[in-house]
Amino acid sequence: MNAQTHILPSVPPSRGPAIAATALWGAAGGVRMQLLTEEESARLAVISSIVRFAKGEQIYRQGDAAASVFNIVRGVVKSYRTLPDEHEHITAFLFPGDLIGLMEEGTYVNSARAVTPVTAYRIPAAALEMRLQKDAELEFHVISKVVHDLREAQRHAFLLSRHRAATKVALFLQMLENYQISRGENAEEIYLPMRRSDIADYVGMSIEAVSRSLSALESDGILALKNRRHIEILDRRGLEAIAAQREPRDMPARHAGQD
Amino acid sequence: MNAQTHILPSVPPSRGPAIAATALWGAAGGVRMQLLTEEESARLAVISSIVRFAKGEQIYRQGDAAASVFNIVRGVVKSYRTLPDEHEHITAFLFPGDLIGLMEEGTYVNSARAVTPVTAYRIPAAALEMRLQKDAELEFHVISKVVHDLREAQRHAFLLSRHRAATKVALFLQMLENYQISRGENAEEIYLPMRRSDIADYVGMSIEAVSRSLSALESDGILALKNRRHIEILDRRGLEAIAAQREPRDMPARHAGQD
DNA sequence: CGGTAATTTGAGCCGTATCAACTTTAGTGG
DNA sequence: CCACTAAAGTTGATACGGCTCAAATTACCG
Repeated sequence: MNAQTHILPSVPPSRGPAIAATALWGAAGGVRMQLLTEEESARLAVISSIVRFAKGEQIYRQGDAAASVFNIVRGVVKSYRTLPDEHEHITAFLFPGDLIGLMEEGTYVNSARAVTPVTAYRIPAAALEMRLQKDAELEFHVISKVVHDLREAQRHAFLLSRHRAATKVALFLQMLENYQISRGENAEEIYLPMRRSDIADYVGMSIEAVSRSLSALESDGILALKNRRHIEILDRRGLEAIAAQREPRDMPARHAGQD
Repeated sequence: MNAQTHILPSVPPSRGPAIAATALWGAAGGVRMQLLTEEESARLAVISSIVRFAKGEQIYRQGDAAASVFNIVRGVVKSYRTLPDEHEHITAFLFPGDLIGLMEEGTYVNSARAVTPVTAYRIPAAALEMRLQKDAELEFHVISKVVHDLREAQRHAFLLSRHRAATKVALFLQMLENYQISRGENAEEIYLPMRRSDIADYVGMSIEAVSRSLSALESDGILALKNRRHIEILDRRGLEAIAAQREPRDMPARHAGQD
């Protein structure tokens, strides 16, 4: 079924931008595929430039004139909105193969900041639009990517609609794990490139609640906090159960029933 | 018999599918523009068919083979996911000019159901893909629409990340009002085509909390519940203030006193 | 190897989910 | 047109989870 499970490196040997997403059609088991052909990548490379951002560096701000779209090559980016009371809501974490620079009426909708050191292609929006107008196939690949991001945003909303803290954290961990798997990386342990406060701003909880949830999951033997950035899942079944539960009262916990 | 015996309201004069979204470039003050040209609409009409759904009727289910995309002409649709414990999470409410039928690997990601009687174009996915491959401009319009939906999904997640019940309801009402305004409809009062339970499943609260929030907003003189489906905003400034507030404690306004 | 930020842990309070009773609306048939 | 019934919505009482404030602990950077 999935012939590409082995060998295929997470970063394709292309010379230019690379966009990854799950397909619209055809079952691929949820694997993120490389959407661009060598040729498309090369053509985009012509209008792109490589840019680097230090950890914590601002990439753009909400409301800025949206001059460029970025294609992440290496590192992790957070897309977020700042509220009047300076609180932060994180829209998404973005990884290699992702596009950032969502715009509306010529300005960026969100802000973006490097969570780790980041390498990316900067693609001028105007040049990209011109290319798209000429290349229906490339355009279709971009549609596939945006649709992919739409599904992700819906999953995020779904996560946020959950009420139990542990459930949200469990869903978040599963999300990160799926990222790693879909990119063919080691899935022995989950890597958390972001700070606890970033997790909190993504799952819509306080930092303390995130910390407590992780601690609780650890003392329940469901996962091991190897260090602040690395987590190992010990009881995947248990994690799934917590990710699936809806309300506090539902907690029967023991699915080893006999009737 | 058929309710369309009288004049059609805000439906554009086109003979085929119509897709509305805010633009990627150029400031239009947040107005949803008709994206398709007459010609594009006509070409899509060739591969489409009109379908109708009764109020409450299922349009498709998550996991079904995704054969078609739908373009709403009239009525309101809810897109939702059902959880194992049969609880419902609503992904989006969709209106005329919207597309539904989000798919991944050949199957629908969500379920869809008519909230009111619905008229829509059914566009076979395969035919649509073929058309897109041949028509870069049409494709660009579709990208614009999907990007629009992505922003909406992010706003939904933002709404869900809020903690105060009244804040979520206020944001929801603003969202509905913006829909009406962007579609050029009467904005004197907000029309709620959906049930309280649908609102609850969209904002991630209990039905009771939705009801209480609305009652509270009314007794604060911020809005008037004309009937179950129609709300008038009396104090827009006050509604904005509630939509913007973050945490319980931030709430001054409590006339100090005895009671 | 300090100094500081990040994270964890603790205590108390508040808001919302839950359970439950009640009121209103809509739908149906006489 | 009205009576009847079920569904939708509102209102009340209570419990508990997570937020806030506060302090202790750990990791990180120069």
